[in-house]
Amino acid sequence: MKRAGIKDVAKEAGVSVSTVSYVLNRTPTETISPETSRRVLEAAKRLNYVPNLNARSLSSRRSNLIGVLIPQTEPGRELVFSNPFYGDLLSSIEYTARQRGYHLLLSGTQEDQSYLSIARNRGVDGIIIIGTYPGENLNELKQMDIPVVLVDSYVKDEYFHTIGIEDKEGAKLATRYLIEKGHRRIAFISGSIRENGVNMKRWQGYCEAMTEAGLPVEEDAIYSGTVDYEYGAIAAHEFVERGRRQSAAFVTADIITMGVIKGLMEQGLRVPRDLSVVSFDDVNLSQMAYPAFTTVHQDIAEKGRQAVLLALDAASRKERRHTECILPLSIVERDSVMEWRE
Amino acid sequence: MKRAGIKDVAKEAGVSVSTVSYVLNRTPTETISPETSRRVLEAAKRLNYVPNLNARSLSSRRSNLIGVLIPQTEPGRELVFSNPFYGDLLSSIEYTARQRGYHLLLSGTQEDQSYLSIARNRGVDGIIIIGTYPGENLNELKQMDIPVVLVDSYVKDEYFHTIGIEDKEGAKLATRYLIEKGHRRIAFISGSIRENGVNMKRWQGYCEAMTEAGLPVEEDAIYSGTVDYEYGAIAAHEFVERGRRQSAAFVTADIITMGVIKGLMEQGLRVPRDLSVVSFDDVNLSQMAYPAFTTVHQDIAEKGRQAVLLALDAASRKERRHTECILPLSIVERDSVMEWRE
DNA sequence: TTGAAAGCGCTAACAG
DNA sequence: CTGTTAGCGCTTTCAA
Repeated sequence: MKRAGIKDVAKEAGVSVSTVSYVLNRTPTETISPETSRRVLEAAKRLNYVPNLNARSLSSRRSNLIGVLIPQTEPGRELVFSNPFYGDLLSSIEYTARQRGYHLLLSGTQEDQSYLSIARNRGVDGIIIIGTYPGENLNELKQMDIPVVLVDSYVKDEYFHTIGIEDKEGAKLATRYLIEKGHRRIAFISGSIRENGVNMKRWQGYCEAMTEAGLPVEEDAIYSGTVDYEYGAIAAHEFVERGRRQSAAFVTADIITMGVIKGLMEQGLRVPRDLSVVSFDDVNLSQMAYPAFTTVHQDIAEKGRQAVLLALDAASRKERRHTECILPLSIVERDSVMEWRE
Repeated sequence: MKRAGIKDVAKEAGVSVSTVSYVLNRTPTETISPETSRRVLEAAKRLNYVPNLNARSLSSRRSNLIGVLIPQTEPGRELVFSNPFYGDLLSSIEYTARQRGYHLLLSGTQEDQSYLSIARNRGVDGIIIIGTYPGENLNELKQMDIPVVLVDSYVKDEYFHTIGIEDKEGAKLATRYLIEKGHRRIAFISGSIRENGVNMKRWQGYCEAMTEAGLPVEEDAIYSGTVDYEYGAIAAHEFVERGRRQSAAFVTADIITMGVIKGLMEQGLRVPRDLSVVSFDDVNLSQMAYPAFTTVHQDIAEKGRQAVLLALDAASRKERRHTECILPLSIVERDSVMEWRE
């Protein structure tokens, strides 16, 4: 059965295509007589009409599509959403977009891939990019005239809207918390520390908190690998090999913490008995784990929600203007930290 | 800067638009002279040309888009991807699609929502639907002529392609495993048991395994709620209230198991000491948890991969034909089960 | 080997 | 209040 188009509806209702288009789109200047409107609606229903959004966006330049790009910052890892942080975030983005009548165009991207094509290609109304670094790919995007929201990115550019958290402050919060609990030797475990990256900020926060407290930042207390479970386990083993010189650790991502705890257990060690840890993110998972993480809480759902709202808002506004949104952070105390006394 | 279109390229290269289209699409009947071809390519690059995929699909009827629908079977839960199973699955779908040059159009759907519109709307080349039940929504899809792949669904209809697992067998595997370990009273903990649903099959498998072993299926050993962490914890509390009459449990989803373990702990009980549990799915998480789950392993990544391949394969084939793909299951032994002796 | 031209299904001036 | 019509950017016959 050939699907009905707008002109079939027009014929069926005995009106012109534009009339159909008008009633279907509830054009602001609602100048259609109720009677006609009713006839059109009925005809549409009778023919089981569903508009072709491709055609619509071709002529109207609006697609009701939001592109979501998730760069694979960890090379070789194809399973991006297995990181629960992305899952939580995506859930929220999807939900918010859907409530607003938008669909999501989802794509992972290799780091060297052009963001431009995917975006321009599909005529998305806005783009949300998660955790990217400065670079050529981003600059390409400026050629276009669609809003780009950077989530968790330290790209400084008026062109992009950003939404993020105070990573450095969060790290200080975490580190100070440990210090207050009496810990003096505190490990720092994170993914790769890259210029202008989130981990770099957290690293700085850690350093500052240590320094403020008059504590040394020691080379052998630093563990830097990839943001995944596997690395956490590796770090835990390394921790033992290095002689267990710290009583606590600030781990910069919950998913890594999962691995750390596991790696420790494999060696008969326990959190927090043998190592206190404060984590970061507060993904849903971190309350489910055992022990439940004491972690720096960020409102991931809100982050996703704001990202969508920012994009849509910018899309509907004519003048472009830079918006920056920083979400609050707090420590949530659970079971992965013990007081320390020499 | 106005983005270059195909006709800009044509002008720049001094050829016609159709010629440009030919060389850009490497039309099978490659009848373009190398010289012309080169000129076009150069012009395209010079103008930084990126094709408008919307326009392309409007005229060619191919969008290189795959729709992924994830029904919210648990009412009220908006955060679908927070269930790590979906995260793992989606990762694999996204990766496979991307390798093949496809993008994903992602949408959760309320159960009462029409699948039809989203699909038809966007002109997707194929649709993957996760875990749906029979119903009107699905039947609507038949009006279209695009391939639909049902993942983990017991909808029996030649029209749809399906990919799934032997849920009943998996449940038997799990239950028998527990029986072999000496358990006689085995709880069954799952999401809602609906007609033709996955949980129904697992329930049947559980019953059969019990019966085969001459064990009674007892009313008070059954826990049925929702597929989420929270329910797991609830079930654990209920388990205690009911008097801890079982020594083991077959839990039908890893995410629920997370909750069960937690709920038990809250009451000072431990897995497997106080309750052995065999879980189901083997999401990435289940090895990370403590204790690591003994669980029925399914190859989630492969499931996602096959779903995409099935869809693409069907899309490229002219005659429609039904394909059904069942992935193998196995038990992976980890730390959540103890032998039981009276 | 290439070009002209007719759409794909819809929107949005502009007329009437 | 409603209809005509010119595209949106691209593919694809059909001719040349």
